[in-house]
Amino acid sequence: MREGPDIARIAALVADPVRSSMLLALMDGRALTATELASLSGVTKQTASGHLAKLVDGEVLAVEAQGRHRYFRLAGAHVAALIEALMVFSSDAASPVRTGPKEPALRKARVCYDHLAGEMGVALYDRAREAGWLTDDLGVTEVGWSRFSAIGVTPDSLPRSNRPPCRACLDWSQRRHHLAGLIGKATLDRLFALSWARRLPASRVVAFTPEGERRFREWIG
Amino acid sequence: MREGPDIARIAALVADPVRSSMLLALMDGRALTATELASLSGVTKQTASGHLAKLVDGEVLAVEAQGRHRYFRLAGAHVAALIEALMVFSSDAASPVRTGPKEPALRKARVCYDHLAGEMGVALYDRAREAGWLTDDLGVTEVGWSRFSAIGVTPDSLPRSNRPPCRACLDWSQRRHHLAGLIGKATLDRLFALSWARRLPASRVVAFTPEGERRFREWIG
DNA sequence: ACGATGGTTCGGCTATCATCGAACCATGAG
DNA sequence: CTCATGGTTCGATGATAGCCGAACCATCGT
Repeated sequence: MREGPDIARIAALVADPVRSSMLLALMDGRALTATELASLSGVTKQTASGHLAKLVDGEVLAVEAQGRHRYFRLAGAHVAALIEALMVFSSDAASPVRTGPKEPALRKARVCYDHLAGEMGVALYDRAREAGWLTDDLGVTEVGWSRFSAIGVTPDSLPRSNRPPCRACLDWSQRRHHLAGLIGKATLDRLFALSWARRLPASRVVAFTPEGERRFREWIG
Repeated sequence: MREGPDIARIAALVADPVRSSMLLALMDGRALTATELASLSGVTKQTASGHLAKLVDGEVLAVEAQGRHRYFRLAGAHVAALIEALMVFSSDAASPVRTGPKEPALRKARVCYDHLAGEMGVALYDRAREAGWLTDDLGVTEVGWSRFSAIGVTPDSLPRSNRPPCRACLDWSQRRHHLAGLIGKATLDRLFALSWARRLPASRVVAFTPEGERRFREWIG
């Protein structure tokens, strides 16, 4: 009869036990893959795929493709707020989810295509965002160029390409963004050139030297 | 698989279009009857009854019986918070609902069993709560007794009875509580005795005299 | 006591939707 | 190129739940 905001539509998306368990698993802001969410919720991947499609369609989840993986995360803080409002009704708290790769070395630093990933990569990206090296739409600021120049990454040194100079890439182990794009590649190249780190053979592990790690952390501040 | 808080259960209660429309109608804190909610949501009373039972069972709504009526209201502020969190997803705002009796005189003041209802009754109750005449569990404070004594309602004047001295009664037109119980009755009796108001014949209307209304408002502060 | 009204219960119909098997598409590794 | 893996689409099945007609119970007013 009366028409108000269509709160039933969103509520219905949360009302399914499988979907709600997915949302709870994503409450810490990480991004998980479809199969992870499937096994986590105890359904087959087809079923999970259907649920995830609904959630993305309803703009409750955001999705980011990464090679043959698709990482799903909450669409925003308002989604988390909604889940919290629902959790008020049941007093017991949620239990966290274990995740991530096994090898600590991979967790710490590795190559993602051609740029730095893992804890170190995420630290770089976080720092760059928070210290104003980058704008919200991932442009490089004055401050940013001066910082990147400090390790030899200058505008002139970047190859001419239609590839975006700076891109955020979703991190596999940290489930957060790290720095990708031309600058991401150039930065990783410089880490090798400066001998702050080297790539272990037959592996994606990026091994920092003690001195290299100290310098790196010093550089990002 | 994993067990967290059962947010799906509450979400499912909101997920139905009929139930969500009921909840939206109750967002202003008023209490509505089952039939009102039924016609408001465009379903028959049987259907509405089923929905309301579910909502009450899930502790999303609270119900208060009043003769042959049952007044439903949100179970608490946390329910309103939940609805708000859901409304964030759709930008357009809710539209209010019209309600209430037709006769303005009845709206203003009338007898509810043996005590005062309507705008004047609600005003008394609100004022008594906010000025500390009553405790949270509806006991009468020192201040309260001194105020009630001012119009001749004293502890000694109340009849010995197992009926609670002070009770909150849900108001029909205002959809808020007014003052009931022994004190409610005694107060109304004094209004008539003091000639601040009189009861219209063959009606529930309580007609205040201009002087009486002035004195009444002065009394409650 | 009786009718009118508010509200609930019951039973059957129907529609929606979650689920999974199977087949299919896309990407990455060797 | 070929295989393995992540993910989606399709179709059939089964369960859930909303809906209303009809009957029933309770309360109010006269």
